[in-house]
Amino acid sequence: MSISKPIKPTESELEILRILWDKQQATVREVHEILAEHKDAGYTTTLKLLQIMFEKGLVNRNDATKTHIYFAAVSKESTQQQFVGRMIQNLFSGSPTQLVMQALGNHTHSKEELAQIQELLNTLKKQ
Amino acid sequence: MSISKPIKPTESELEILRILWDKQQATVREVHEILAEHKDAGYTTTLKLLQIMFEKGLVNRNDATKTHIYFAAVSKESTQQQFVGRMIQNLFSGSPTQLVMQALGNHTHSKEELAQIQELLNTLKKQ
DNA sequence: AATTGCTTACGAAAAAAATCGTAAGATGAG
DNA sequence: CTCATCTTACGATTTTTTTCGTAAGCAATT
Repeated sequence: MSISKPIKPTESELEILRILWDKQQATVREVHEILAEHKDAGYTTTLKLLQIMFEKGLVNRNDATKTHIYFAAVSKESTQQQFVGRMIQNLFSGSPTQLVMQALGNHTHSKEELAQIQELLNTLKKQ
Repeated sequence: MSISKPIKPTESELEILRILWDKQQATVREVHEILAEHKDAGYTTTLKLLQIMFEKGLVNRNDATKTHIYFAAVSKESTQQQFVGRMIQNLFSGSPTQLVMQALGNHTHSKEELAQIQELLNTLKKQ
């Protein structure tokens, strides 16, 4: 089996993936309705986008029914990893630590969240 | 004074900004030469890109001399912040903590770097 | 002064991404 | 059955981004 290099979703594709990750699955109309809350574009635009994403392998669909049902074909985790890695290269001179410092220091985290981070940090230090 | 919404550099523009941040300043040729190590595009392509970036206000230039000298007009820090913020929204459901966990857990950090993160974490916990 | 080599400016082409219009088929209500 | 509505498919247009070709100016060398 060949490991095909991951397709990089565009900005709009990412918006759609977000919806699918959240809802697990959705019809074009459902995706469109959610999209339309913040953005304004026609129904066929959303449809076309989903069709293109299908061709690229970013989503799958069940077309047994007339109204097709779409779901993400790439995981949220791997996509996060892909983008975080790219960002580390592009903006943080390849240093993951710098990104951590930035995300940690320039954004707010609750007490619980800080504890959660501490826990992970402890695990890492023991290695 | 109005706070104009920050211009989002495109992928190629980011590559150039990286070079300018690193060298402080550079001529078109210098930028192009560095770019050409990894990418292959003509000299005028780089020139045009810098000219567009100048119009957008992403870079400034000194054109007192015939050979113009360019330097970044946006800081590395603010650009990092812009992109990290966008990524948190787009991919981490608005949770900075999730991004920290991802960048911390899925990438390697040296002992010293972990200590550095611990230090920042301590500061945050005291607040 | 002419040639060579480097520079900028700038329009335009090429490529990539996003948007939309229209046709055609299915479904359900009247 | 017929009409209205909703669906997909798909070509085409528009917009954005990237790339390049060409002209013109300047300076050093011959």
